[in-house]
Amino acid sequence: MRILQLHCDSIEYTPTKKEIKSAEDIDNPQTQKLEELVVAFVAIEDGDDSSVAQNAISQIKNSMEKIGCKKLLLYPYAHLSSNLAKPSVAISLLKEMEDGASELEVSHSPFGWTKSYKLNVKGHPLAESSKVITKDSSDSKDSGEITSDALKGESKIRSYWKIMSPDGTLSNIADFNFSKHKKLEILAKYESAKVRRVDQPPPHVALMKKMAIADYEPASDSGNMRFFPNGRLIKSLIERFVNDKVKEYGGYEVETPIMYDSEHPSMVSYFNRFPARQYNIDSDGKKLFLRFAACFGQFLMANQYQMSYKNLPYKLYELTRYSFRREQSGELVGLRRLRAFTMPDCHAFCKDLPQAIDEIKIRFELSQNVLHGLGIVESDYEMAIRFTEDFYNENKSSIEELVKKHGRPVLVEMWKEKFFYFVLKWEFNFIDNLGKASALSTDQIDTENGERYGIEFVDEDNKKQHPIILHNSPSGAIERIIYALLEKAATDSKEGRKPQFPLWLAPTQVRIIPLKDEFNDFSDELFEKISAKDVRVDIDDRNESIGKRIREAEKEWIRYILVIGEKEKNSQNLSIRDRQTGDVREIPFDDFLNEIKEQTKGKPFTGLNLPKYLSKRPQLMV
RNA sequence: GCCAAUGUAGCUCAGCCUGGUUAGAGCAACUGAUUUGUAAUCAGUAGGUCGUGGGUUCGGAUCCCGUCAUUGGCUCCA
Repeated sequence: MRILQLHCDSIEYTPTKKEIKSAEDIDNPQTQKLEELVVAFVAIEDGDDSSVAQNAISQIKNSMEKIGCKKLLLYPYAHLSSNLAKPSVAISLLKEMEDGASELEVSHSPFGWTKSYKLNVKGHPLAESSKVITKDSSDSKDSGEITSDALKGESKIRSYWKIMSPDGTLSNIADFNFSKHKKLEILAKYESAKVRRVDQPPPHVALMKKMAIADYEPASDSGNMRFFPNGRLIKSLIERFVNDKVKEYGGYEVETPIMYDSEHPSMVSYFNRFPARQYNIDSDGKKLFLRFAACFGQFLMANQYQMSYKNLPYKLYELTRYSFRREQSGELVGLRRLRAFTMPDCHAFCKDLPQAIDEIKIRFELSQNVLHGLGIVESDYEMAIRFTEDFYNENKSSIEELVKKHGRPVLVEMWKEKFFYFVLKWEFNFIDNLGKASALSTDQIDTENGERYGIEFVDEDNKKQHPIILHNSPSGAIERIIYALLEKAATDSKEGRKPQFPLWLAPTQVRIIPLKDEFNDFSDELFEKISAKDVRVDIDDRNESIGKRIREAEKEWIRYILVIGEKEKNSQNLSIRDRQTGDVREIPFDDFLNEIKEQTKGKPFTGLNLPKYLSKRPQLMV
């Protein structure tokens, strides 16, 4: 017996004429309409008997319980098999199945009739499944869901999941000892077996609001965030840090349009290759789309260069504000997954594969350094690397070298054949404390787009060639970095440590609290002295108790608090309440400044992005 | 996109199941008192078309349907 089972919003069918002599008699062949049901197209095959029918109906009932549906239509459908049972047998087994589901609202469409039908299948993953049930197979084969056309291409990718240790040995996931690599285990299961174990909102969503960083913007589309002054300050510092690092590496910063003509020849072939999820805009007959990465702009730009092999590798860089992807609504979460995001994207045009491989090693270290500088440490992320089997066989030692640089075992996905435009891709995945994995840094070796975009250079033999292109995002989306930092803070807090930002990202680094109004002038002087040294300092001049003002500074994660009273006014030293210890220290001004400078060394600075006086500051309640 | 849960004052939440005076509390805001020594000073005032549209009802925050958003799961993540 073969069954195609569909969870439907509705079905409408009309018996048109008897197809065989032994067709069922029906009173009036009217159009029937049923709603919110499971339709099971059934082909009863030669050799099927009562046990097959019982088995089939119990499997159908099972899966209907899973999807919570109570209405079933059995729809005789000969075209599922070329080895059909005799109609008399078929009709009796069909009725037996119907009887076997009496606790459901069950019916069958007339047997032996030609019918026209219209049906609306729901789109969820369990909506479609096919079953083959035979007499000998006590437990039948359930071939699982039938994938939609859009996914068929993806499911064709045949890949093998492995773990590669720093010494280059490959092991099967099932054989690998994860006891010292818990996060890698999470990533491996997450990616290869799609295991998820979360049942609560990610903590960063509450934090991004409470810390007045970012929030949803109901007047925009989902996944398009607003950033408050604190959030903008943090984001812009991270952006500047990444920009500086990429420039140090040798990327040249450019700016390209955020929208493109989807009918432009180079886009057409790209779109054919990927069923894209993009924002579309119709403008005066032009079909524009919002970029989902900086690739297009940079490739079209590179196309204009007259390049020689002597110029390569040549690196273009852009920090997109924004890249847009119309992710499915159910996939959006806080700052982890957005529809509009800021992405550093650095392409290196290389003359050949050896050069590309040399370059990818340099960018690998760049990415490690960038994450480290942002406060994402090694134990926060796990590496995955994916490549085609051919690439592995020809470049084994280079792959092993990357894994060695990482220094810990990595998750490997090996593709039997090339499906994407790249032959190798690695990424660092942040694992949050709910066990969710999201990619931060990544790099790819792209062997296709040089040709697609007509990018050329002249080689040693005066021949035109297309470069190999590397696509690196040293940090991943900036919003995602903020997500990672907030999730880390939430973990700290859960485990009894004080949550905090790296000092260079703190919206306020030092807070001055004058004990009474009479110390306001002295506090102002101190404010000037400190902010002249490029430190973000503010003054809580509100008429509140000292306890309350300290409590609120604590809640804003402010590292240093200076309470100013008679004692401080008359002393050369400062009394500093250090949030990390909760203790008050008395130290000279210069020592205090040095302590701050030491922690913010090599990081960009920008001034306070809020009113200097707390009394002038509106409360942001989100 | 599919399935489910949630949506009440600026914020956090109670009330909803079992429909019935004027929808409550804490925090924040505002006014006044208080001038404070390291995580919440006291008193008072104001603030809500109960996400939104429709339906049932004499009567809807409360029951039903649609819709939007958020969160979780599935899927996806070039």
